[in-house]
Amino acid sequence: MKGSKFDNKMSPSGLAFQPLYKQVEEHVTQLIVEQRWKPGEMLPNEFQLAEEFGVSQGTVRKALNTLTQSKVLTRRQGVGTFVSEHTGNQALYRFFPLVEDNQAPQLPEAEIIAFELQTPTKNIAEQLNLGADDKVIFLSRKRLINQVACLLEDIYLPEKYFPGLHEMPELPHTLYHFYQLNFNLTVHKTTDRIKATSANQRDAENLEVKVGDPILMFTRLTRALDGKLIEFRINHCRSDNYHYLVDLD
Amino acid sequence: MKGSKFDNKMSPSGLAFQPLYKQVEEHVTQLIVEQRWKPGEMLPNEFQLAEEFGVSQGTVRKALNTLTQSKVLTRRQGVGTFVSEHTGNQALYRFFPLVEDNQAPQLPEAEIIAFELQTPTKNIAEQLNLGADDKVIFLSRKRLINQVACLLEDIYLPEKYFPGLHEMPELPHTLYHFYQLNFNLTVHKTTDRIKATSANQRDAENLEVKVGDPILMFTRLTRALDGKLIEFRINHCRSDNYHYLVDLD
DNA sequence: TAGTGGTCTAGACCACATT
DNA sequence: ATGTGGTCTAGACCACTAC
Repeated sequence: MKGSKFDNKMSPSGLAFQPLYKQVEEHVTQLIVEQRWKPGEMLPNEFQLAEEFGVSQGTVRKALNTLTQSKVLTRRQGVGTFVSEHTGNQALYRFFPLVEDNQAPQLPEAEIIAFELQTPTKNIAEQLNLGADDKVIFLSRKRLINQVACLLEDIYLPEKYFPGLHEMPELPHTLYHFYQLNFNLTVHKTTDRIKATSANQRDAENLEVKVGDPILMFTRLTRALDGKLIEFRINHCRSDNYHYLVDLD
Repeated sequence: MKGSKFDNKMSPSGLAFQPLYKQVEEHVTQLIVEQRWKPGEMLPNEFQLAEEFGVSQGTVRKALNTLTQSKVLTRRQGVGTFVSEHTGNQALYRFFPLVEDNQAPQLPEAEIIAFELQTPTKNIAEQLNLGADDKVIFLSRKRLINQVACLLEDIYLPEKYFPGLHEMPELPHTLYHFYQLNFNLTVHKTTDRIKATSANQRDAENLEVKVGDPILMFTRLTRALDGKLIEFRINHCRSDNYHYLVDLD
């Protein structure tokens, strides 16, 4: 059995050459997007995948390790290789940057304020790269750490990627895990843009600060595993006792 | 010649076992800290290093690739492996997160406002983990993008790590490269904590905003290659036309 | 042409978790 | 005892750069 799924040679057209391990990496990602393996499930071992793809075990290994670094997979010695699930504290902290001053990071509770289907404003449609007829689901939440409100989230989701979401009666706190379980959308990358602004009446009511107090505002664009833009958020945060934490290396 | 610099066995005491590639990685880092190779210089090739360390070429390769990912080394096919230098636009953008709205990222100019040796406040000394007798060099700068002030930096440097700095007549814009060249301190990691606040008189004068306007404030703790805390900054930024950009993945 | 890093393979052995 | 990923090695060949 010598059949290889992949090409190891420069294609005759001018297409970019990709090394085998890169092709394996993209193929495995594609198989996850197509749900051959679902979040939490175990993949076949390195030798089985190597045979299926027609490459050596070492090449599969390199691809799987790269995907582990980018948090698409989780590997456990003596156990197996698994599709990462957006559950467990580690995965949840990953995209929640707000921390109470002089405290360890902590996950907030969520309280829903609004939840409805909308026609997007021009700005929202542009940010999410929507067509003229696309609708968005608008979800507004208040987040609390130790029962104190710290964050007001306005979330815009393209309805086409979340069919039926606006008719669901209950939503869990951990939205990113919910996207993954119910809509096969795994959050992969986010871009936050942070500014300072003054609290308006709505901010003041929800965050228990005074109108005019300086607060943090940040927008977030979220991309799924396959690169689709799946979420736009506008966040307002108290910043008297909380800060946005960034580690660069 | 079979002598290995490293141990491949669990040490009899309870010390943590480290795989060979990890030992090589730490040893190479240590050699850079000790200036066996300076920033910009080329290392011996993989086989020469393998012989020197008494391991195989593949093991050296794994260590060098990891150090390349963490930006300590730069590898160029057909050329060699080099100690990274904090120069070149890429390296400079790496730690400057402020971007003008709707513009491509751009590097700011710097204008020095203050520069003197100080006894640190209790807060500064705690942040930098200083002893009772340690002094700090205080440097205040105004940063401008397209000739417009956007950022006011108050920088605190432990004098013990920057001997003679406070007597130098000229400082370049690119401080991190300057630390590396003159004090053998390579910036490796930073932690920023971002808040919103209101402009005071000093902020207003330097950033050309009104007293009371909401502005971004962020502190930065900086660590060198060997893990030493080498810098604490308190930054104030205009945020009307600028934002702090964070990409998570 | 020579020297470098990049890719790919094959195989031995170790460490860890589960049964 | 079995099966998994983790480490380490050795060697062949390719791609890029410089001289």
